Order: sequence, then C-alpha cells, then structure tokens
Amino acid sequence: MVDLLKIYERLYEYFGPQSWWPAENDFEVAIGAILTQRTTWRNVEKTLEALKQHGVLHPDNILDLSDHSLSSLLRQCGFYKQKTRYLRNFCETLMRDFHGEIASLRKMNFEQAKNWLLSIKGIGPETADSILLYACEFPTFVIDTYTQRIISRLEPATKSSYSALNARFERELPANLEIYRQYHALLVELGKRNCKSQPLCDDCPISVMCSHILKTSRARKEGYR
DNA sequence: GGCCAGGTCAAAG
DNA sequence: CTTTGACATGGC
Repeated sequence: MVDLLKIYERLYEYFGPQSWWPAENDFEVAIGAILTQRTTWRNVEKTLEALKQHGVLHPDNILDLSDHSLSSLLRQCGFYKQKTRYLRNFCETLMRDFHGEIASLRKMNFEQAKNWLLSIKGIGPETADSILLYACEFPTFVIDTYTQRIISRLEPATKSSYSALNARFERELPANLEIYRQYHALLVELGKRNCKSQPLCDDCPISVMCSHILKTSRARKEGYR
C-alpha cells in the first residue's frame, strides 16, 4: 500500500498550493461542479462567464430562463441538454428547500447534506462531495477519474470504486479541510499532466517525481493546519 | 481525424 | 452489485 500522506507531500512540494475552487461564491462553485462533469474546466469558465454576462448566476434567474435560452448558454461545455435539466433540478430543489441558499447546507450534518444533494438528478457522488468540500466546508474527500487512475497504477490490485477510495483517503489522512481541498486539486493537476498510457510514468513530463513519489519526502508542515 | 475532458443516469447482465 | 451506452462541444 502506498503512503497517501507522503504522496500528498510530494505533490505539494512539486506543484505548490492550488487555488481551488475558483469562484465568487458558493452557488458558483455548485454550478461549476455540475457543468464540469466530463468537461474541461476551460469550457466551464466560458459558460460561467456567459451566465454572468446575462446576469443569471442565481437560482431564481436561472429558473426564469426558458429551456431554449438556458441550453444555448450551456452549449459550449458539452452535454448541454442534459446539463440544462441537471441545473434546473438543482435550482428548483434549492429554492424549494432552502430559498436558494446553499449556506443552509452547512447547518445540517454531513450525512443529511450529502443525501440531500444525491437526491437531485444530475448530482452523483463526486459532484456532491465537490460541493460539500469546496462550497460548504465539509471535510469529505473527492474522488475523480484521475484519482482512480493514479491509484490503480500505483496499486493495480486495489479496488478503486468511489466509496472504497473515499473511505481509504479519509482513513489515512488527517480529517482536515485544507488538506482535502489541496490534495484533490493536486491529483487533478498530476492527472492532467501525466501521460494517458500505462503505467505511471516513465515518459511523462514529471517522470522524475512519479518514480520517486514514494521516496524521499521531506516533512512539510506548512499548509496543513 | 482520433482521443479525451475535474460524471451521471437508466438499463442490463 | 458491476458494466455499458448515451449524452456533445472544444482543444490538441
């Protein structure tokens, strides 16, 4: 078994602190989490910008749009008809239950908040955890395809289902909001740069770090808190 | 032109 | 409970 904390330290040393989640407020975090499903953040940014320019970065305003107007605003980020439904589902439920205030989720316990999110069609485990971690300050570890890919290369035998990996990261790491936020962002950064082919790593741009990822880790306390 | 991107859902096996 | 196909545009 690889040492997950050690990997975190190596990634942090190599890439430095990441500024996630880029957004002006918790609602924008949540919208971005839905829009970025299987989509580059680049395209999501353009879509978020379009929504802002139309002054509809708020659940009320989004619900006022016709299906046609909303989906034309979402076109650039792909799966736009599906995401039109997902976004509507989310905004409707958010208005119905919390008057559009995501901050209300913080007053619930973690289980309740996550179940509330998962009950919305269009929000699965990763999107839910992303919202909980980056918009609501719950220390829950987000597992994405990069994380699954990286772990399965380091440990080909490990079961990499969402819940198994999420449980493992949370078991082996200190339950710390800032570490969870940084670590997930760092894994995405590694995943984006790493070569797509098997295995980790050899000819990818950061092969030196990959081959030494489990060794020589200087203790690095800053950024933990 | 081919492959992939910060997943989710519904339908099958 | 795990696997498969659909969903769609944009970048390299």
